[in-house]
Amino acid sequence: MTARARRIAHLDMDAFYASVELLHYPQLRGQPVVIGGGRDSAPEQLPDGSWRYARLRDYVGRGVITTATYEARALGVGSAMGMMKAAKLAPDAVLLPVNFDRYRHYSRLFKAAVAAIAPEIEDRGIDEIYIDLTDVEGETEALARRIKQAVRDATGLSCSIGVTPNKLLSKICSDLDKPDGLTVLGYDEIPARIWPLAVRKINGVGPKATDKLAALGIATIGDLAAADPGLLQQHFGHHYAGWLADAARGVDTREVATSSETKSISRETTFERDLHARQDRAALSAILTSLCERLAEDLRRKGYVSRTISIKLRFDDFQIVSRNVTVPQAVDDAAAILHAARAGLKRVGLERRLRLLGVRASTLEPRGAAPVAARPVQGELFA
DNA sequence: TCTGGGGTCCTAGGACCC
DNA sequence: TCTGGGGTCCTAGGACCC
Repeated sequence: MTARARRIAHLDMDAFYASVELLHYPQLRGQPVVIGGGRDSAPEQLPDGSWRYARLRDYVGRGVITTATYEARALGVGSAMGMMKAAKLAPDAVLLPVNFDRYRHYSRLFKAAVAAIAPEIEDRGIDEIYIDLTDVEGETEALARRIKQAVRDATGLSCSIGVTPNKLLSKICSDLDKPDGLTVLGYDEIPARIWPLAVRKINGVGPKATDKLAALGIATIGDLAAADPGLLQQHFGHHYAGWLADAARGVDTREVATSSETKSISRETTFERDLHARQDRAALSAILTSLCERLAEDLRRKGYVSRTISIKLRFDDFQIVSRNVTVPQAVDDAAAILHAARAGLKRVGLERRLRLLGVRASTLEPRGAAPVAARPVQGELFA
């Protein structure tokens, strides 16, 4: 029996967080809206029943935009942009706080709707999935349209889909016709449809690689496909150079992974202002304790114990430092996590001001039947 | 008044063991 | 007064993704 040609879809929800919010505030449709910031930007219902929304111009803090409606994007603001900066470009844009519980609800709805048609699904976060359509009956474009309609019926939301022989190409294609897009593409169309695109469109080519490639005169995926393999190896190493060359030619044999194990769980927070280990000791201690408590809750809720506790610091100059502490007995309680976190902190010089503190648990094991012994809290750092 | 929070994967070096 | 490889575990940093 010969293997069937693969049909892999990538489905990406359109401006997901913002679109979910518009379901709840339909009167905002057509306006520039951005999602980000804390609870203080929550809309306020007035006595007459109408809503008063926060505006981007009123925002003060260090938050970034998580998602923006297409109307807001037209003003030049978008994901990952600092909100203070965005406020200069779009001061009148409505600002709504992030509401993850709401997004998780709609995420479950759209994934269930897809699964009813095509069960081989790889989760890629809250708003996107890969789907293996190879063994699903039906002509490809009709099938993709059915899936889009099922998502719309289940959620009221639109999505964009790319269908190609592999994940790499499908991920590129789902972005070509956004929003509410559908792009079906075969290998023979790579030169015409893929090669003109910027190398940055390849999932796995980020800002650093893009800059390095640009310095070599490689701007498009076609440039990359035509590049001398020796030159790529010289600048990117054997492994990544080989991957780049394959990617440019649309070669990707990865399977759609329908399950995966959690590798790490973490909590981190950026302070409202930079803090100093000495002057702001009490505040830092309270933050560290809170992070460890929340991490312990996460571990227990998900049923894991951890043998490696890491701390992460971001200094005022944005330099990141981390320290790992491997414990002899896997832990999942706040006191033991805090103990390990302090041991890690003692190995870092704390002269400079800090802007972020984080705690991570890795080397995870499923929690067994036996409860894990709690350790007494001790040590004086941040105590 | 730049630049969040939660993840994965890769590299490279050292310790330690056989 | 020289010096093997292979394997595992661990640490720290960095690129990248959603």
